[in-house]
Amino acid sequence: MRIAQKTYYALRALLELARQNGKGPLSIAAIGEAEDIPPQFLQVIMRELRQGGFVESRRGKDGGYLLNRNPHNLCMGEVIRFLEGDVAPVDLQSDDHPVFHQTWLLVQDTVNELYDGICFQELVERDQQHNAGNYHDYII
Amino acid sequence: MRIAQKTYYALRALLELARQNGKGPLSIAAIGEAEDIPPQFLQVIMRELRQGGFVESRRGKDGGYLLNRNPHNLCMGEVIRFLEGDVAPVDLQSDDHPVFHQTWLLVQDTVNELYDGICFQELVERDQQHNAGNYHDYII
DNA sequence: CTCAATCTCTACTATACCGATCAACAAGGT
DNA sequence: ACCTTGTTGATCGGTATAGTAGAGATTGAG
Repeated sequence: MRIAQKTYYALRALLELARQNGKGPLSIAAIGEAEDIPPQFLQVIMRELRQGGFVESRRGKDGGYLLNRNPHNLCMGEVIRFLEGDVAPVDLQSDDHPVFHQTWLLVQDTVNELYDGICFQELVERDQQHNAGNYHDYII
Repeated sequence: MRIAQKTYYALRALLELARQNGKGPLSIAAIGEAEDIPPQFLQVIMRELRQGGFVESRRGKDGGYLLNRNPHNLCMGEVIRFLEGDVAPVDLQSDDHPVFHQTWLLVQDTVNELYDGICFQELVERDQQHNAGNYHDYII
C-alpha cells in the first residue's frame, strides 16, 4: 500500500506547480518552502520529473521549473506509476499462484483506477476550497 | 501497495491449513513443502499467527498447527492488517495534507473492503476449482 | 525412561532500500 | 565577469526485510 516519501514529495511539488501554473518558473527553494520538502532531496526528484516529461526547467537567474502538462490531463496515477513502477501487492511478474494471483490483479486495477480518476486540476480546486474554508471567519 | 513476502507466506500457510482443515495438525515441514516456504522463516511466521489467535499448535510427535478459525469467517484483510498494521499509501497518523489526505483514506478503505470480502473458504474453493481444471484431460 | 519429533523463544546476520546530503559543474541573465 | 539557478554523480547512515542459528521445552512411542 505504501508509496515512498519521495513519491509523495513529487506529487506535492507538482501540485504547487499546478497552483502557480502560468506565473513563470518556480525555483527549488520556492517549491520546497511551499510544500515543506528538503531542497536537496527535491533536486533529485525534480530531475526525475523532468526526465519523465512532467516538468520543464529553466536555468540561470529567475530560473526554475514549469509544469509541462495540462493539469486537466495529468492524473495522480501516471506520476505514481512513473516513480514506483507498476505497483501491486506482490511482484506480479514472478507470481502465478493459482489462488491468490487474481486478487493481486484486482487490487492493482482498483487502486490504479482510483489514482487515475484524480487529475491535478481537481487537486488545485480542492486546495482552493480548503483555503476558502479557512478564511470563512474573516468574510463575515 | 506491496505486502511483505512474510505476509504472503502467512496467507499461503493459512490457505494450506484451511485446505487440510479437520485432518489433524500440519507440521512446519508439511506446510513449507506445500507452499514452498523456507521452514525456519515459517517458524517465525507461525508463532506470530498463533499469538494472533489464527492457529493453535500441538507440540511433540505428530504435532503441528491447526486452523483456529472458521474458514468462512476468516478473511484476508484480517490477516494482512494483523501482520502489516493499518496499511495506507502514506502514514495517516502523521499526515493531514488538506489536498491529499482524503485520497489516501479512500484508497485505504477501498483496499480493506476488497481484502475483507475474501474469506479462506472462498480461497479453498478457488483452489479446488483450479485442481479440477488441471485434471480435465484425464477425465475425457 | 529414553529417544525422536516437534514446537518455542531469543538472538543474530546480511542485504537492500530509503531518505537525505554534498560538491563540482553547466548555463543563463545582467 | 558574476551571480543565480539547475545538472549530475557520488555517497552515507538508518531502518526494514528476509532469512538463519541454536538452545530449550513438550509430547508421544517404544
